[in-house]
Amino acid sequence: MPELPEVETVVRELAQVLPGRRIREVEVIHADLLHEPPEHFRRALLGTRIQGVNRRGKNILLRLSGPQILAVNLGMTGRLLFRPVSGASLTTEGGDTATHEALLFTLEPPGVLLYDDARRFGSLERHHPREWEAKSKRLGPEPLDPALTSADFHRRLLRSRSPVRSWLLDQTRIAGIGNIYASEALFRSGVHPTRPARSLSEGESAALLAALREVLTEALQAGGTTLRDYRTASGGVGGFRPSLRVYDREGEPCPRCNTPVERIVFGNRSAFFCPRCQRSE
DNA sequence: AGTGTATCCTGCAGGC
DNA sequence: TGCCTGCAGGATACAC
Repeated sequence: MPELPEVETVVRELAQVLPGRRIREVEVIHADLLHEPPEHFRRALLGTRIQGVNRRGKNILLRLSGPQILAVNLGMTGRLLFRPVSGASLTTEGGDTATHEALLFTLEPPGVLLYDDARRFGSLERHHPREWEAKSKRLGPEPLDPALTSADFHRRLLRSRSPVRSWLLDQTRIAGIGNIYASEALFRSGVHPTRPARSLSEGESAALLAALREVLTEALQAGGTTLRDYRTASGGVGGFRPSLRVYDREGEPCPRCNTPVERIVFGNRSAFFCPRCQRSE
């Protein structure tokens, strides 16, 4: 589910409410989301203070006293929900938002941070800051970082002969892009998803970077795309779905030329594109 | 270096 | 209604 705009939306909400709160209790309901024994995880977090909330790629980063970093990856169906109250009202308030509770953090001043994840593909990992730094260096650049120039972007594309859609999904090449925005940016820039990354001209790669920035920014303004599971930290839905031009629109007319949108599968994922606007040669 | 495939897990839509 | 198949915003590990 959650790609850069969705994760950024959650981070911005959490950054308003979490800093300054202390973790008073940790309840691990589904230990398979952790990479350490649940009791170890719990003890390491008890009493720590949340100092800041950031994002790197699709990871939500809680900066904690200690210091340590809690890196939360939402996988496909994860939700990180905050309620300024504690206890029972969490499940009643907000209706269906908390349906698959996996971890519960009780905070002080009073509040509850809930990690909910139907498929449990997500993860919560504790790191020492410098350990996280090392991990972060293995991720590609942030697409919205102005320091990433189109010349840099093109140079990176030239290093790979894999299909450009697969390249976009590879977090070590560029961070934060997922299946929705890969299809959308390729459509907007007129690039066919199976084109080898290194086959893109300078002009095409500049257009692709511009399209990525455009679609990510627009989606962020809408609070992300809710297909099914994604919720903001306060339980809201993202409003970008109606603005998707090709993703999940197989058979519908291309908004530019009316040719039916096609779906192909490679790399185990669907890619949606217009066969006329995005030529493969 | 690449691709294709499988895996983790649950829920839902669609076909019959 | 029920059963079955396919599919889903991600990440990773494996064999070729």
